This record gives sequence, C-alpha cells and structure tokens, in this order.
Amino acid sequence: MAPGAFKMRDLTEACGVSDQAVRLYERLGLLEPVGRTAKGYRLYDASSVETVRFIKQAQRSGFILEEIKVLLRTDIRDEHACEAMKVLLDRKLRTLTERLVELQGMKDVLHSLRQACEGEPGPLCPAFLKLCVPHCAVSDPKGARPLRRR
Amino acid sequence: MAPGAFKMRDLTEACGVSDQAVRLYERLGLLEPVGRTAKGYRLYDASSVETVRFIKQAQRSGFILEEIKVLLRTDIRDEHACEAMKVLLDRKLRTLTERLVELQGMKDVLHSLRQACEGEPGPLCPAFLKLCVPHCAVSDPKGARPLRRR
DNA sequence: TTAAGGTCTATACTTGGGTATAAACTCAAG
DNA sequence: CTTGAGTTTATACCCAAGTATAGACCTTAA
Repeated sequence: MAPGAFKMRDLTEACGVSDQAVRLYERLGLLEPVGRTAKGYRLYDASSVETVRFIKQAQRSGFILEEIKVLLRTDIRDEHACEAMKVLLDRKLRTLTERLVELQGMKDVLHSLRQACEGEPGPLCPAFLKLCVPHCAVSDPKGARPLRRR
Repeated sequence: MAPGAFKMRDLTEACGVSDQAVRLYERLGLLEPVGRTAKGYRLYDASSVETVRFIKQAQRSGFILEEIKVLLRTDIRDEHACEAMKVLLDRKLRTLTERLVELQGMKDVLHSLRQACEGEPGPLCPAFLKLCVPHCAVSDPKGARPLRRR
C-alpha cells in the first residue's frame, strides 16, 4: 500500500459520502482510484478527497455528474476541450444567475406570507394564494414546454 | 358544462404544462377538477389555472409536490394545520437562505474560473481545482450523512 | 482460529417528477 | 357518417443520483 494511500472507508469518512456513491462516481468516470491492493481493494489519496469534495460542491451548485465530469476531465492543453468547458461555464453562470433571482423572489414571497400568518389568526391567511400567484403570472411562463405532442 | 368551465386542453395551454402532469397533480391530491362532463371529461375553471401556476412557481422555488400539497390544503380555520404550514414555511425559508448563500458563492467561483480561462490559454487553467476546492473545504461538510450503515 | 467488520461485484430498488404508449371512447367538422 | 383531434384509463418507462441487498472474499484483533 503506497505511502499516503488509503482505502475506501477513509475516503468516505473524509468526504461524507457513501462507498456506493464513490463507486458510482467511478463507474461514471469522475473518479479513478489511485491504485488497487493485491487483493483488489481500491486505493485513494489526498487528491481523491479533493475530487470528491469538488464533486459535492459542484452538485450543490446545480451541476449534474455528467457536467462535473467535463469540468474534471478538461485537459488544459486541449484547446477544443477547454472551449467546451467555457461553454459549460457560461451556461451554468447564466442559469445560476436566473436561479438566484428566482429564489430571492420566492424568499420575499414566503417571507411576507409568513408574516401574514403571524398576524391575525384568521382572515389574513386565505389570501396566501392570491399573495403568490400574481408573482407567478408576472414571471413569464418559463416552464412552458412545447405542447401539441400527439 | 358550467359557465366559465373548460376542459383539459385549455388548462394546459393556459399554464404551459402537459395533460399528464395535470393528471399527476390530481392523483397526488394537489388539484381537483371542478367537475366532470356527463361523459367523464374533467372540467376546470380560472381557479384551477391559478392553482397550477402556483404549483409551478412553488416548484421552481424548491418545494416538492408533497409540500405544495400542504400549502394548498391548509385550512385556515384549522389552528393545527396552520401551525404545520408555518413550520413548513420556516423550514423552507431557512433552506432557501442557505441555498442563496451557497449559490452566490459558487457563482463567484465560476466567475473567476471563467475569467482565468479567458486569460493566458495555458498555465492558468490547471489551477481550477485548487481554485474551487478550498471553498468547498471551508463550507462545513453539509452533505455528511450518517455512515456506518451495515 | 474464529468472528466482526470492511470491501468486492452485481443486480434491484427508490424517489421525484414527469413522459410515452396503448386501447377505448367522444366530439366536431365536413 | 366518417375522420381526426381531444380525452380517458392504465401501464410502462425515463432520468439523476443514489440506496439496498446478496453473496463472496479479505483483514484484523481477541
């Protein structure tokens, strides 16, 4: 067992993920063990911990595993690959920004709704649908997908 | 067909959702048709449109359908039910706030990463993992779930 | 040396929120 | 009265990102 290398359990404890998740990342091509023991046990090192943490952080930020793979695999010497990453980053930055605006909007709505709840314990609350729906109507029909599917 | 009532197609077009989704919401208890024609066609009205729009907006804000059901069903005369809604709102407000902070953080990271990408097309980029991972390490191990599951 | 616990592979199942398809029935226009 | 679009039910499938389980093998401490 190479110096500084450790087995599955240490990795999962360092990162707060399950061993199954780690093996899933491997199957999907996001994380390769640095080696195997003679008996076939996966070996990891500090860089593996970094990688898994990066995966989790990127996930929390709305990247899916397939996209994170692109992020992780981009070879800096490959002009073409780099370009793909830039595209991905730009796309994500855009949706991230939209998402932030949207969440902030809903936070405001929930906040005032919560306030209303706190007031008179009666006729204020039922207005909650009315309180929210106008906001929905204003924001253009994002969820709108092309219908007419038959 | 009651005045002001309309059928599935009008509802889906007004809200930008599929008919299947609408029937799913019904199965899950979020949306009841206001009636049925003699032949069994579902009938909706303006309030149905409001409800579906509310569902979509709430979804975009991170509520899952099961939670939206609580929001929609809360009977204002029921002290107990109202309390449950307050709890739900508080919980959501908290996670929404956390989420906003997290996303803003990642937005900043992606932004500087994107900038770095744009600079020298060479030795700047490889630092990208290092650029991100410290940020991950700082934010406490949120994803940490209890392990030791066997 | 044996028992507990770690790891391996492989397969199946879960959840959330849908979509796809089939087969039957209905409605409206030509 | 036929044809095409709309609707109904029911069942199956999809994706993402895992979790659960089984059965085999390995490691370590008592």
